[in-house]
Amino acid sequence: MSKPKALAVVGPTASGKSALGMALARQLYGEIVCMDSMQIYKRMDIGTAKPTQAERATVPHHLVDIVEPGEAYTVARYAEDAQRVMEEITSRGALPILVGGTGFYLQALTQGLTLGGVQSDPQVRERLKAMAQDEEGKRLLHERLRAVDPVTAARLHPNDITRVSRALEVYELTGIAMSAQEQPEFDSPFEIFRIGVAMERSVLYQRIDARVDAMMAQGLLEEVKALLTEDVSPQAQAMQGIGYKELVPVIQGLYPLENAVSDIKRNSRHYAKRQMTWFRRDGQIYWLKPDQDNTEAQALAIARAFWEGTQA
RNA sequence: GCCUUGGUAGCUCAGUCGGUAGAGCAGUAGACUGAAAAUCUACGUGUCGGUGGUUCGAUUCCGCCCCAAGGCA
Repeated sequence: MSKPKALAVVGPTASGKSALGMALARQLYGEIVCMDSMQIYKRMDIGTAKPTQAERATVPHHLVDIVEPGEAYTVARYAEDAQRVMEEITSRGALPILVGGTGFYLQALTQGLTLGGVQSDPQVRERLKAMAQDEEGKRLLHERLRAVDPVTAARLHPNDITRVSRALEVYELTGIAMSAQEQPEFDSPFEIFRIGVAMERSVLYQRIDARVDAMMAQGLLEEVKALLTEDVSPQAQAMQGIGYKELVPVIQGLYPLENAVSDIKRNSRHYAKRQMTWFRRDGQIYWLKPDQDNTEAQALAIARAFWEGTQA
């Protein structure tokens, strides 16, 4: 028996993924599954460019607004949530359409998280991070990893304390080095066809600038203020999102708004660039250039062929 | 009109006691296995404003010119 099918629409921020995803959903009896690490948070609408209520009323959307802004969420949870939702959609005879720019989430869905279910432990994490305050601390932390897991230490830069800490965490929690962990076979239950929006860099950057200005006009500052008022910690994961972390010091009166806005634009460009690096490496994406061809029609044609195509 | 201070990488600036120059940011490329909008790595040639002069050699010193900011009339 062949696997159920799903579509994924990926690309950098502000490239028009959402619109394309919705167009495909309308034509193909699809339902959108959000694949964005920030749109999952409630009350973070403007800064995450979440689909509007009107849009969500037209096309079913899933995994949007599923956690509180103060809550932590992980790739692992996403992989579970997304898989569950996709199964539900499939059971209705509809086509799941993953839309979003979080490449890591797509990877978790398609390749699985092969670390044998080693979870994260906030306490261990906190402790390790505290050790890496200065250059010497970073060096020692890396040194420590080298002692228990030389393979992983070799591929990680001492400055990358997030990954060095994670590797140490895995070892502390299981007694087995990350590089020695068993890698269970993972077979994705879905056949996922990936469509990428490849927008020309300069055009994309202009769109990012325009979108940030639009977000400010829509009241992003008020949105961030409201989150702080309801006691969401500036340290919270949700507050590390672009457009949020830059506005917190503005609200605290520590940083000029004008500078924060240009920081948001710059950080969005950097983010878009990282996304492109990630998706370029994917190797299984069917790229469409919106500035060159009629993306929607073409995307629809290939998506339809995939969706309705008979399997051998 | 005169005086002062500037004019060096896309931007902000450092520097060369005369031997054709380097930081931060921007930008580009890359990594990514339970934080991923996070985290991290690598990459720096540009008529040193223009033009004459001094000099073996000038972006550096001198003259003139242009431009900008400030001051005085």
